[in-house]
Order: sequence, then structure tokens, then C-alpha cells
Amino acid sequence: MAVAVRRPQRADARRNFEALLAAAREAFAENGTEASLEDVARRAGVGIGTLYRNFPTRQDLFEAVYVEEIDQLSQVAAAVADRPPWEALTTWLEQFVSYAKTKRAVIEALNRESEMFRSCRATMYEAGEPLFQRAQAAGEVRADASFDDLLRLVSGLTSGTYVDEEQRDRVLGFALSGLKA
Amino acid sequence: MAVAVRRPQRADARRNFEALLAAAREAFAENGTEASLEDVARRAGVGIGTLYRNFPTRQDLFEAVYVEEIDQLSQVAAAVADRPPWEALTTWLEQFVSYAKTKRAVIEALNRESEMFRSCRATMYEAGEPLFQRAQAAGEVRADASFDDLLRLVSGLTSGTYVDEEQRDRVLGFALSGLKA
DNA sequence: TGCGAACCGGAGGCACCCCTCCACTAATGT
DNA sequence: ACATTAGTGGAGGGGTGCCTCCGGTTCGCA
Repeated sequence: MAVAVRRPQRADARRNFEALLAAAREAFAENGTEASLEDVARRAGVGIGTLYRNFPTRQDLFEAVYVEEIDQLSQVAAAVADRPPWEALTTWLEQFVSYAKTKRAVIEALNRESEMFRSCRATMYEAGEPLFQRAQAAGEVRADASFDDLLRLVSGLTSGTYVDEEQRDRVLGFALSGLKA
Repeated sequence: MAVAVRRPQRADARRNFEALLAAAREAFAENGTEASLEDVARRAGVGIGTLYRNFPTRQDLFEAVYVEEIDQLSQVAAAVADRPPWEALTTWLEQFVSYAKTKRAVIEALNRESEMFRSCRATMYEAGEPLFQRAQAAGEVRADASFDDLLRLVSGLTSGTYVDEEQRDRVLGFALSGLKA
């Protein structure tokens, strides 16, 4: 990914930079990609001008916040690589889901068109697709399904609302069982 | 439901009323519940004042537009009542899905809290739940699933985006097959 | 300690949206 | 034909958000 967001040099600037990042994380989690930038600045206790200096475009801010989180998905993928195929896949998906609960943007990334979303998506695919293919090769997943199908299935189900966590998991379970060979 | 939106009396007024309804249908389909009312008025070629006179609140407009469409779901439910259980259920769901594609609000209704959404939801349930129970009684649907689970599953999957129609249907198919007994 | 470069932050211009209010217009019934 | 009155539509006040610009502040090196 190697997204070079230029970190500022001076101590006060660096403080503001971090504050903005934290505020943006919060705001994006609450309101999705559309969160108001003025609100982000407000949360960070910083002028709107400062926000724009550090992150000239909404994308830049977005990138700075999410790239790191997407990278974590790769790490989980590596960590489960030695489990049995189906288990590895579902464990990774669990991470994906628990992620998506707070980080809506991870899901929005699946759908939107833009350079950075494409790049996030690519990273996700690199992380999860091998797990999927392994499970498929082991005959545990229907041959006529693709990893893209799976991600869209999971992200669709995750972005909806449910009576409680239990229902979400139950519904996800039903859907996943439809994917077994 | 019996939602009495007071239809105006004078000919010109009635014309405007219909134009607003049509415009709202369009706007809501494109932008969901949040569509701008000024945009609706613009599409209808009518002053914003006229919109507000006919539909004092956003809810009123919304109601006028969707109640009728939700009612159609009931009709479809009645129409498929004599087919085999599973087929009846999936046929109804197909309607639901093709509906939800253009009428996003039908889906938003599942999630939002408000008097009218509750009422829309109730109508949907009255229409579909018997079909579901019949399929369940016939042993075609897992006993541990509820109609609510099913609707949320379908609406979640439907609200996502897909590469093409084909993928949507494929994914929906996978998920539904996970619901079979 | 002092000074220049780096950095700050919010005012301001623009755009959109919400909703109210009321001077005007034209459909209707007689 | 014309008075009556239902109906019109948009200006206007209040919000929020986007982004730019620049006078003022502060850091940190010498």
C-alpha cells in the first residue's frame, strides 16, 4: 500500500495530526464516509484549516485512517493460514465482520469507485482470497462461488441492522452454510 | 393501513398532487429516504410551497408514495398462495427483491423506527409470514429460522451492490439455499 | 533570547436544504 | 361573466457543509 501521508515535523503539528486522525476514525465509524469534515475538525479541537492542510482531500484523510486497518486484515489472514481450510476462512470472516461493525468504510470500500478504494479492495482480496481458494480446493466450498461473491454476501449481511448480535450471527450462519459444498 | 392523505379538490391542485407523487417516487428511488424535498418539488415542476401544503411532513409524502407499493406485496402474496410452499415463498421474495431494487425505502422501512415504518413493516409481515410458515411446516425451511431472519437476510443482500444482476441472483441463491432444511 | 519559518484557525464566499409566509392567480359555481 | 376562495410558488431566514485564504501565533534552532 505504502500510502505516504506526509507527517508534519513540528511537535504541535504532529499533535494536531494525531488528533485529527483519531477524530476522523471516530467520525467515520459513526457516520460512514460521508461524515462532515468540519465535525472531524471540531472533534479534534482544531481549526478546519488545519484539517485541510494535513489532508487536502477527503480521500487523503480517509486513506490515512483506513489503510492501517485494512492491513490488519492481512495479518489475521496470515495468522489463520495453518488452520483447517473452512475454519481458517470463517475465522477470517469473523474478523472481517467484527471489523465492519465499527469500520463501515471497510464495506463501503467494496462498492465505491476510486483509486484508493480500489487499492483497499485489492489488499483485502490478497488477504482473503487464498483462504477461500484453499477451502474451495478442499471441496468445502461450492465450486460455483467466487471470493467476490462471498465478500459481497458477508458485507451485505453485515451492513444491515438486526434485532441483536445473536440474530446477525444466526443469519450469517444460514447464509454461509449455503456456500458449503 | 388506510392512510388518508387528503387529496385536493380542484383540478389543477390534483394535477400537482399527482406530479409530486410521481416526482417523489423517482427521487426516493434514486436517493433513498433522504432525498431533498426541494428536488422533489423541482422535478414536479411545482413550487416548494405546494409540496409542503400537500405533504406537511416528509413522512406524509413518504407514506403517500410507499403505502401503495407495500400493498402490492400483499397482493403478490395472495397470488402465489396456491403454489407449492417453497416455490410460493421464493416467488414472493423475488417480487420483494425486484421491488427493493428500485424502492429502496421498502428496505429502509425494515430498520427505521417510526409510526409509519412500523405500519409498513407490519403489512409486509402479514403478507409474507404465512408463506414462510407454510414452507417451514412442510419441512422445506430450517426450523430454527424466523421470517424476520429471512427478510433481513434478503434485504441485506439486496441493498448491497454487485458486479451485475447475475451475481446478485447467484449470491441470493447461495444464501437462500442455506435456509433450506 | 530572539527571529524566521512553520503552523494555526476561523472568517467568508458559495452551495444546498429546511420550512414558513403571504401577495398573487386562476378554477368554479352561479 | 365574475366574484369567491382554493390553490400557487418563491423569497427569505435559519442551518449545515465545503473549501480557501491569510493575519496572527508558536516552535525550535542558533
